Amino acid sequence: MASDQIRTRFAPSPTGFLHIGGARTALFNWLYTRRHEGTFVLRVEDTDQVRSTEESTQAILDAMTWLGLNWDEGPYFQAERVAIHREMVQKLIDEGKAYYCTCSPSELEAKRKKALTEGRKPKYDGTCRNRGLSRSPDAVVRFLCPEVGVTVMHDLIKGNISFNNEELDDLIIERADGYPTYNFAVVVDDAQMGITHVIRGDDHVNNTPKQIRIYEALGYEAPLFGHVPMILGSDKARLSKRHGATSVMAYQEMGYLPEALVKDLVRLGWSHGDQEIFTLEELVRKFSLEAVGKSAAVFNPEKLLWLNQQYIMAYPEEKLVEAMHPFWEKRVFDASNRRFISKVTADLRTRAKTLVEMADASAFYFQQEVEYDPAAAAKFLTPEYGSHLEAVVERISGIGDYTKDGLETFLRALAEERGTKLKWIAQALRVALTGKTISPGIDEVMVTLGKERVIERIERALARIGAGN
RNA sequence: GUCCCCAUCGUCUAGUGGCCUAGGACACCGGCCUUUCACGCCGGUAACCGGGGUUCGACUCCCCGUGGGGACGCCA
Repeated sequence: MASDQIRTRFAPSPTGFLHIGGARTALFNWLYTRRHEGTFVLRVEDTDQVRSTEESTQAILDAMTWLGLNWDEGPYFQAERVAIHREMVQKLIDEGKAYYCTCSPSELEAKRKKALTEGRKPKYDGTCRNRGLSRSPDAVVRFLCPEVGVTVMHDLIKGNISFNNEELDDLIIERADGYPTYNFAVVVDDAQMGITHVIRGDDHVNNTPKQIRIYEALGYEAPLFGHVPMILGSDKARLSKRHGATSVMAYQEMGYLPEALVKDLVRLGWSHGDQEIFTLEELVRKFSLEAVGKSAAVFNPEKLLWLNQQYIMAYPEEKLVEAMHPFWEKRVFDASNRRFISKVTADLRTRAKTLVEMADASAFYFQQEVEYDPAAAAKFLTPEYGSHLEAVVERISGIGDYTKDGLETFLRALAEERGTKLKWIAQALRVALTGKTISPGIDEVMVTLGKERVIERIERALARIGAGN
């Protein structure tokens, strides 16, 4: 098959936000498609008229966009294609490959429960299979599945998997409301959209043989399948809200960079030797389904956090500042001075694991009057340290070289002159300028704040010491 | 219960019969650097689920067991 003919799709159902697991599936599809220069189709599977919402559709599209997973076609909406689905259902009925069924949901449910308690597989018992029923208001359509033989799936990730056809059952392909069910619509749409590779979650493995039978009944050639293993939570149970944030956009709100999430997700199940850090281009070049593991992976938020920190450190300044704006705005910090915030981010980028942390840590740069941490003030805003601070204000206006290096030289000389260690002067200054004992390098802080504000803040600290508290 | 899948450090993983005294990364623990905190650097603890085979030789192949996950909807 020529690689330029590869067509893949991501087919979320709009019944919630884009989940970490869904995002990884989308990512694998995207990487595989870009790697082979194919076409990536986005199709929204909204045939569940009750649960599908437009907000969810938008949320999923937003998350895809944020992650950088652009699609080449779509989004197509499955519900808009019901006429086609019905036509195909009719075709199967006409050919005797599907039939109407009037078993009620409640009696089916009762039979299911009974089978389960009796230790049998809860499959449809075929009550209506040979009744020759015709269309009626609450009749559904069932697909006539062969009961003998074996259906094998050639999975690009898991290898060959075979199923005894007796395990399959006469699944419903059209509901009473006239809408197709998943297993049917997905086959019709994938076939008609020319999808060549279906890359989806592991949880679809058992649906595949049924779908293969439907492809066959409809006279379509089945695509190639690749089932990617699930993502589990720390207790090895399927990842859910219990394990923390699972929505992609929640990570944006928590101050994660899309690149970090993407790189974390890709390594969950896929690897390339010992390599840990990849550029997007490398990922596209090196990605392959053969290198995707077969076993489920536990999502590790700490590794994502580390990756996020790595990306914050390496991010181009322009992009970092842009990503930071919403977080500053939320805190009502005036981030309009480009030169200033550029220095702020430079000071903080090695000290923040998330943009939220960075925004919080940057507070003192923006505040008119710093808030003193009580313990820090108690220890360093004392007459003894105050004398160091006085010495600093006295000389500071005379410093010609007001730069990081110049200030460091100045402070070291001052410490020596006053017979103390630099760290004591630095800590006192730190509290006076930032309110805390933890901050970026004191010389960096002084440069970023600027001479005027440094003097103001030292004087305010001095006043506080003078007032005796 | 039935069917399907999976199984290397706590976690993500490398490993495709000898290169394994099992490698990397996160986390953790030491140390260095140092004006605090980070960053960075150096070092350490830590794993082949169990039992049978096959083979001169199994982490690697086969079988059984155990454990985990998934599926069994007029959800997708």
